[in-house]
Order: sequence, then C-alpha cells, then structure tokens
Amino acid sequence: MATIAEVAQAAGVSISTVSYALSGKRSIRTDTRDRVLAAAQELGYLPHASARMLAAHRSHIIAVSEPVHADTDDAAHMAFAMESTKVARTHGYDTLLLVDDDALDGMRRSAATQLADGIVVLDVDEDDARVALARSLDCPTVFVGIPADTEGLVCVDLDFEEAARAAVDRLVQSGHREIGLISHRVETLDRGSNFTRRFLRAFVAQCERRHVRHAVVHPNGHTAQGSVNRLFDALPGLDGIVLNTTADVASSLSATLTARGLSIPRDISVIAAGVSFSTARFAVPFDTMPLDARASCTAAVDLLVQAIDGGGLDPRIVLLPPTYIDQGSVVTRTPGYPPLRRVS
Amino acid sequence: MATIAEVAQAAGVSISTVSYALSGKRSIRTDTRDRVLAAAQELGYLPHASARMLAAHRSHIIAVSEPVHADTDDAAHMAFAMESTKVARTHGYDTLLLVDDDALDGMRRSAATQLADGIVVLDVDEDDARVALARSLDCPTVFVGIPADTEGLVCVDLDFEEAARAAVDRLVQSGHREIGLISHRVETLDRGSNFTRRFLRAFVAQCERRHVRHAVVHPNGHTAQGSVNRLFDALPGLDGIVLNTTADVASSLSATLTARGLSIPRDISVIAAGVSFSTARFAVPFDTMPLDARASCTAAVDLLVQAIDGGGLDPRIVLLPPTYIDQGSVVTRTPGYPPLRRVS
DNA sequence: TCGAGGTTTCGAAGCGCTTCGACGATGCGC
DNA sequence: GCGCATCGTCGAAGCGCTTCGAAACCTCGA
Repeated sequence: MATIAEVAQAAGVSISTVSYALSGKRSIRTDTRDRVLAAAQELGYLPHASARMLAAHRSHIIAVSEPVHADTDDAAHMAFAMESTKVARTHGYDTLLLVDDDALDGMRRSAATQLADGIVVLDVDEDDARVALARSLDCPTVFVGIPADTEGLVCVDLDFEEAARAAVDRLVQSGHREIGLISHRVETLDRGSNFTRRFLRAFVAQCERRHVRHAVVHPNGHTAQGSVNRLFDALPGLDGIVLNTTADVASSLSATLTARGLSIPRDISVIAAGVSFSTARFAVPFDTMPLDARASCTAAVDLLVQAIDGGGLDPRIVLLPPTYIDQGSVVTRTPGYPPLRRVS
Repeated sequence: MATIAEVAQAAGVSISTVSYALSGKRSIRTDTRDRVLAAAQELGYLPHASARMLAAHRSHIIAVSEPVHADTDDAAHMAFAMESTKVARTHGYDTLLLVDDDALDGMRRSAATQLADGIVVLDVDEDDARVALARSLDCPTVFVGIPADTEGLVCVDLDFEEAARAAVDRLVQSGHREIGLISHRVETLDRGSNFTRRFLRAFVAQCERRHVRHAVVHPNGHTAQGSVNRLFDALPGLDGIVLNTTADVASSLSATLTARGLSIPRDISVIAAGVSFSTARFAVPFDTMPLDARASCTAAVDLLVQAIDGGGLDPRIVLLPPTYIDQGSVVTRTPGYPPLRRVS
C-alpha cells in the first residue's frame, strides 16, 4: 500500500529516480540505488498493478484460453493451463484463465481492454474459431496445438507424426509384424481434434512404408474391449498395439488382453504415444512417448513472452520431438518363434 | 482501441457524460444515453482495463489460489478453479490463476499490488499457511474448504459431516448391519486435508449412535484390494460400504468384490459420499453424494463478490447440504434373510 | 580556468478512466 | 414572475506509475 512517492521521500530522492532504480532502465549511482532499494524493502513497496499497466502500456498478464469440450479430458487439459501459469510466472507474468464459452470471447475482451499482453490458446481444434479471432486481434498469440490453417500463426505442439513413426519403427525393428492402433473415439476426431488425425495418418503411412500389416480402430465406449476385438478380427496375428487414446481405454487394455489369455509384453507389445496420462500405475506400465504439458507450455510461453518483450514474432510451427520412455512393454520377437498362446 | 474521448466526440458529449451513461451511476437523459451507447457500439468501445482499475480502485479480477499437492487429484481440483472462473464471469470478474508455490505468494502479491479485488482459496488444508496470510491481507477472501482455525474467515464447503451421517443412515434404514468406510490414503490425512477427517469422525460417530457395527480402512495403494480385505477381516458380515476416497480406488471396487464372488448391490451396497468424480461409467454406478465443484464455487464466489461490491462481509462458515443421487447401488436387506454368497 | 561530454537526477507530462463539485436549464409553488 | 429544488451535463482533479527531456553536477583535457 506504500506508493512510489513514499519510497522516494524515504530515500530522499525523486519519484522518477525510484522508478529507474527499481526498473534498471537508466543508470543510477550505486549508493542511491541501494538507498532506494532499502527504502522500498523497508516499506514493503510493490508497485500498484494498474498504475504500472496504465503508464507502461503493459499488463504483465497473459490470457490462457481453455475451452472445455464435452469429450475433453479435464485433467489433461487443466495440466496445460497450470503449466502455462507456472512458466508465465518465471517470466514475471500472471495468467488470466478464460474457460468455456468465454475462451473465445474472453480473448477478444482481454485483448481489446489491453488486460492481457498476450494469449496462449490451448486445446486447439483443426477448425478453431480462435484462429480467425487471433488474426484480427493485434495481440501476440501462441497456439498449443495445430489448426488446419496455420497462416500467420505461431503454433507449438508435440511432433505427433514423428511419434507415430517412432512407435511403428520401434515395433517393426523389434520384430513385430502385425500392428494395431487404438485411436481416439470417432466423436473426438469428428470434433476436429487435430493431433488425433495427424497421428493416425502418420501411423498408416509409416506402416505402409515399412510393409507391415496394420489396422486402426476407434473405441466406442470407455474401455478397450471392442477395440481389441476388432483389432484381432482384422489382424489375427496381432503382436503389437500402439495407443493414441484416452486414459480409460488405455487402463482397461491389460485386463482386456488378460481375458483373452494374452499378456503384455509376452504376447503383445504396447506403446502409448502422444498421450497425456501416465501409465505408471497400470498393472503393466507401457512404453510411452508422452504429450508433455510442461514441454509444450514452456515452449509456447517462452515464445509468447519473447513476442511481447521483444516486440513481434514471425509466424512459425514448432514441433517438439517425442521422448521415448521405456517401461518394458515392448520385447523383441524372433521370426519363426511365434509366441505361445493359450486359447481364450 | 477506441478511447472514451473518441466516444464522447462521436456522441457530441463530454467524457464524463459517456462514463455516466455507460456506468449508469448518474441519471442521463434517455436520448443522450442512446446516442452514447450507439457511438460506443459503433466504435467497438471497451474501456481500457488498467485505466478503469486505476481510476475506480477496482480491478474486476479475482485471484484463485490453487496449490497442487503431490497427492492432489488434478482433475478434481482444476474443476474448482474452472467453476470459480465461470461463476466469476457471471459477475463481470476475471480470474487470475495462482498455482503451486505461487498459490501463497501470489495471494500476497496480487493483494498488495491491488491486482485482485478478492481471493478464492481452494484445496484448503487443516493447517493452511494461507489462513494467516488471508488475515493479514486486507483483501476480501473466501475459503473453499474448512481449515482448523476459522477465526475471522469466510469458508464454504460441502457439509461432509452431514454427508457421512446421511450415508450411514441410508444404509442402516435399509437394513444394513455391518458397514465399512473406505477413506482416503493415510498420507492424505496426514497432509491435513480437512474434509477427509471430518467425514471419518462423523461416520464413526453416526455408526455408534445407530449401534451398527463398523470399520474404517485407508487404501495403501491405488486400488481397493487391500481395503476390502481388511474390511472383511474386521467385519465378516460386511453388507454396506461407504466410499470417501479417490477415483482410482473407487473404480476398482467392483472388480475387487467380483473377485470375491460378491456383487453390488446384491451382496453389498455401496455409497460414494463427498467425492468429486462421477461413478456413472463404472461397471456398477454408485449412489453418490457428490462434492460438487459448481455448488461450492458458486457459493464462494457469490459471497466474495458480495464482499467486494457490498463492502465487507462477516466471517461465517457456509455448509452446503449434500444431495443424494440414487443409482441403485443400495438395496434393502431383510433381517433373517442373509444374502446368498458364493465362496470366493 | 573554461567548456565539452558524460553521468546522475529531477520535473512534468501523460496513460485513460472515474468521480466530485459546479453550473446552466428546467419545472414547480406561491 | 421570482426563488428554489431538481435534473442533466460538463470541467477538472486525480488514481500511481513510466518516461522523456532537461537540468545539475562531474570529470578531464586544452
């Protein structure tokens, strides 16, 4: 509640000297600075936020736009909002949370009122209304996720295509010959979630390139049951599964396979790729290439802050390379020695 | 980007007239107001946030303090932050998200810089450092959750005691005679999570009052396995289970009981109480008295806004009555007709 | 000793808005 | 028709800070 004027008086200098001493934007004699700092410390001075904003044309606030779709995985998405907030703090920025309907309108509002210096757009759809809005706003914006039309945008995301290719190659190189992908529910794809489609396309392409038999299924409920059945219908010799799906489906996979008398990795290898949940607590943890909220948000917020502070930022797509975490759910299969299988 | 001066010029009135026309704080002739409104609309005028804050001594921002403990259920907690944000918007407030280490320090900062008009404190521990801080801050604050020392505080929470009593009574009244409570992990209790203890104490007290045999167990992992075993050790005739625990433990309960040859509700009735996850997708959905983020946050934010706008608010504890959602996991047991049980 | 050039500090002008006090206009009662 | 209360509007004073331009002060070489 102390004002800069009180600090100035206590230090025996002018207001502007205090301002420069604290901001470091002009050189101040060392002993003067020390006196100012001591006075500020003593009085517990913190600059009045709105006064600073008004005078400096900078709010030190970043808006985080997080719509919540019906089929959204709350935990996963809020992790992104939280990580963004943490990273923003390391740059001295606070975050304004814009959720739900307000994810769109709040962007307009916080940009127009200059409440926010920049915007982080989370949970991006292929055909996202916030893309057009961002273009019209004249407020630095970074997308975490890649929409269909990225013209003029700054986007950050895990390299899902590379993750899909790496998963396929890992299985192929360790001797797997029939690979299935359990993707997301079709509603999720229909809604336009972009990474899901990118992953799927890359998976198929890579399997074709490696000449390996493959199939793709979409869960229709919240378990892996139906998906596994359909996978075996398509590929009776299925020996590897790639998961790019939700936590509930993934967590039921082990039990589903067990019910068929199959076990991981003895009979079937499993890799989870581009997923934002941990499989550490599963009966059998899976090899994982995680969609890491921290990594994505760090990259995004760093870019955003750079755009705000540095003034401007060229449009670009930043793809983060996937990290492979080995948990032992993939083993080498020797050709000619098919795994022993109980009849289910 | 239009300023109030431009609106004033466009409408042919003074700046103050525009301000009063838009805020309604003084009477303005109808045709004048209409002209002002039209001009504002035309120019897409929105008041510059920091200028408004500075002049009006009000930021229209609420800080949401959300620490994230190691054993925190991310999804559950972020739901509270989100609901708070939604409710705040209905009052014209935006929310600043303070997470992690910054949950505490951010409170101090946003209050001292007058960035926030008020604070919502989430995920409250019994012995929460934010209690003392809130008392020292001179910034309206509402706690969602009840710490040990509530002196001078405004707190909102589900009435966990009442939920525990209602769960016990529901089971007792439908003929159950041996009731077990699966509580949270001991780490959670040790950490000081308050509602967990309140629930446990009320459960025991009510069982004693109703003269019904009872036992309490704490899961040690993330499944119900061990808990169920210990419950049956203590109560061989167990016929009712109350869950006040985490989603992973709850979701594994059905399978655990099935492995013993028991089914819900045929052999055992189950009620989940004071939990923030849905059991709708479980193999057998449970009767539930939810810890409803929306209800709690609505009450909390409403109180907070009232304190900000209305100026001041008397300390109080608001306990929200639990709602019983019947999903068929509790049935009536007739004395003398013990349920048929397979040997496991 | 004087002045150029550099360093340090200060004063004042905003930033865009809210709000107080005041002023002119209007309506009313007598 | 005059005085007074009421209504509608305006001007101006801030809110607390940043930042520009300039003043004040130093240092040093000529």
